Amino acid sequence: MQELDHGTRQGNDPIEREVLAVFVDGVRVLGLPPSIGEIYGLLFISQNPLSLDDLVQHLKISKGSASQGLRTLKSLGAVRETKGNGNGNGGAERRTYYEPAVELKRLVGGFIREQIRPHLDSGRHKIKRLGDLANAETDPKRRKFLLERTDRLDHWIRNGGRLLPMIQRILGQ
Amino acid sequence: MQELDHGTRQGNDPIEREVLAVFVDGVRVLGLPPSIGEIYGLLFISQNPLSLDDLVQHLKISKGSASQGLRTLKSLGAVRETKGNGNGNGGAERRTYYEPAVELKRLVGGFIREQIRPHLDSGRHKIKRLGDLANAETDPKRRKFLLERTDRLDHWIRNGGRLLPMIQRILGQ
DNA sequence: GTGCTTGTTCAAATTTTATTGAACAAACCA
DNA sequence: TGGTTTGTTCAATAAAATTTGAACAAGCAC
Repeated sequence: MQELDHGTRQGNDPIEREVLAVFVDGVRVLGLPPSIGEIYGLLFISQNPLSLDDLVQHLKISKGSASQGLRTLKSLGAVRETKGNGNGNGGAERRTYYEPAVELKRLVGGFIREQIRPHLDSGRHKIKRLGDLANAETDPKRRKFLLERTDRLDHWIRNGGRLLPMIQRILGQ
Repeated sequence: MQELDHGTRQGNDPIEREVLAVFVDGVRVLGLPPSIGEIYGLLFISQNPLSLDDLVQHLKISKGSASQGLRTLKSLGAVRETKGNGNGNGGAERRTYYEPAVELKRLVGGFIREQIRPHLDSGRHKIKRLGDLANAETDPKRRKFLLERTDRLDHWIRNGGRLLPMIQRILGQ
């Protein structure tokens, strides 16, 4: 026991530190937790797929955190699973290994699908209900104003909806 | 004293409730705190500009919260100030009133300028440093791999940079 | 000057979100 | 069957972000 490799932990490789910082910052902008940035970042600079346990040991995060982080990344299409001998040693393995999806198109597509679309959709519904409420307003001046504003919201959502496919197309090159 | 208007508080107008919900959700997607969504939402359905104190009383948030929220909204170009008689009663006023900017173009522009660009810029710097580190790697295989990945990050950032003006152009109509 | 109004700042309190860690499930093998 | 490995779930804890509230500043009138 006691063979803690104090020489190869997380923060000791400057490249790794830098990459993790990039991705922790990156996912923060997207509203995702730091652990997800760390996981993706470590996969991103690993030449071989890593197992859940590799992530736990190397990043010193809990198994729970790694598991949940990987789930999110999978749902975003940002990591792929490779069952079996992912460590390249040729032996039969039943453990799951993970590698990053590095195509921007795919990453953006997943993010839009999982994080943007649902909000646009629920927004559409809320705005529809809002239109009904505005129509029920009795004071004509007030009603006119509210309908104008509701209409504007509706345009926003429509524009957003039109924009997303364009973004995907542009990044899809 | 004691003239608390229990009949006209925040949650009692269904339209107001709905609009606030829309904006609280909306700003959450953008990574902004709920109070900001509430403030903008209330301004959005108000036919006259509101003072800081109007916001405090109506939303039942603290003066501090309202002040900070307005500062953020101003920095995003999402609210305009109108000094003086903004309440429409014609009297000379020295209080500041606020009204929402409702042009999508302006809102998106402000958000990009304040929240996206800075991250892209700092990302660019980090990635540049990363390229230097990768170049210093001694193992040729490893160096090749790291340079590939760094290059990919660089492309991501470039694509992002190209995308933003397009988004603004599309929403600018 | 004092007193009143409007608004800002920031440390403390609160609320929300992320992470942990232990219990659990599932798959495999002997 | 029992034992081992791999991974998930979720309540409790830790950490981070937001909100509060009181002190403070600045402007104005008297």
